Amino acid sequence: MTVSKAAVVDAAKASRTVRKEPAEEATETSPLHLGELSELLGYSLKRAQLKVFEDFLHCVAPLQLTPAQFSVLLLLEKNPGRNQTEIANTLGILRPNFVAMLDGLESRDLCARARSANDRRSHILMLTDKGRAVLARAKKLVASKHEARLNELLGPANRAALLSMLTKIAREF
Amino acid sequence: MTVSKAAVVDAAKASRTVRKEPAEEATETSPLHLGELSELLGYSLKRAQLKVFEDFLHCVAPLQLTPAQFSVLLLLEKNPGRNQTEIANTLGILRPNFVAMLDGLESRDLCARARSANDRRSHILMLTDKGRAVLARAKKLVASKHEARLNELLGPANRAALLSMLTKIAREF
DNA sequence: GGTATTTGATATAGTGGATAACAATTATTA
DNA sequence: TAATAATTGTTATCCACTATATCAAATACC
Repeated sequence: MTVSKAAVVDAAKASRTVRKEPAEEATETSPLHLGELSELLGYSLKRAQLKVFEDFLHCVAPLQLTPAQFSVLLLLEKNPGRNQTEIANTLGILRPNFVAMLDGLESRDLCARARSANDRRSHILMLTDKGRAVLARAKKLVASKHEARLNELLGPANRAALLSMLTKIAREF
Repeated sequence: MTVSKAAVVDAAKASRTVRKEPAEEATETSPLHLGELSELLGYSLKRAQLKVFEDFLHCVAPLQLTPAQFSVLLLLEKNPGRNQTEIANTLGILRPNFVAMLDGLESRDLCARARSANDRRSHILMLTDKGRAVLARAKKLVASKHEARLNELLGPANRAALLSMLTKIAREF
């Protein structure tokens, strides 16, 4: 009955797990007016992004992969033999921060560093067999649970239009 | 206020300020294949959000307002007399983290805390005159520089459709 | 051969987000 | 009414992510 506006997270959880804890009342005050906030593209963009990432984490939880880690694995699969700088750059990750990230993936035996024959400074990156297997499972989870849910909410045409505009902003803005 | 110099940032600057620094060469290797990354909605969502926030920062830089601060001022304007918990909750900010944020705004005399008469625990929040003035100027900058640029890139109809879908995801996903 | 650049790495700092706990105050209820 | 629970603002603290400077090793450039 009481619409809990307390936490966005709770609303999300409730949407897939109906729970009826009476303690979740949260003093019923009149809802606030967003005003021009609802016309601010950046605001909706941020809120939507948090929701999507949260759902991604949830869907791929059994594999313990973050969106960033998933993007690295995807990139390694399609671009074998690249070094850390190249992978990090195309993902917008700074090289210093990419080191710890790779350490994590490598310690889980999902990818491996190998010294390049041409340039002994750089590390060639590649997926391990386990990395390929985990990535394959992750793809299935993302497609069947995560993206499918977005498709259901927006419809295929709208989803495509949304993706197109977001890509345009990301590239040309 | 730190105008970062990451790769993404440089690309953005280049899009509005054509510069020809020969040092910006960056070893010309063949571009990497994004693969299914370009079909991942969350990925484009995140990259687009970073771009939009970056441009917001740039457009409203003379007023030294972050997107989060701007959203607080907007909310205070449309909802005078609310307390910290209410404002923080509707913005998805946790109360502990909202304290320092308010400290910053209050120290700049953009808003003020006042003890409530009914409930002496809570602080009633309101814009100061300076806060109203700064907000008015910020709105003009955002509309004329930031949102106008998005409109120019997408077109009014597409922009409206994008906002609609993002809002839907933020609320219903 | 000497200088500059690149690569991976380390250290470090800043920021945003999250939880636990606390005093003061208010609400509940026994 | 007295005792207990809940709420508010706050502090402290932790974690994740981001950003910069710097380094040694290796390579590229004159």
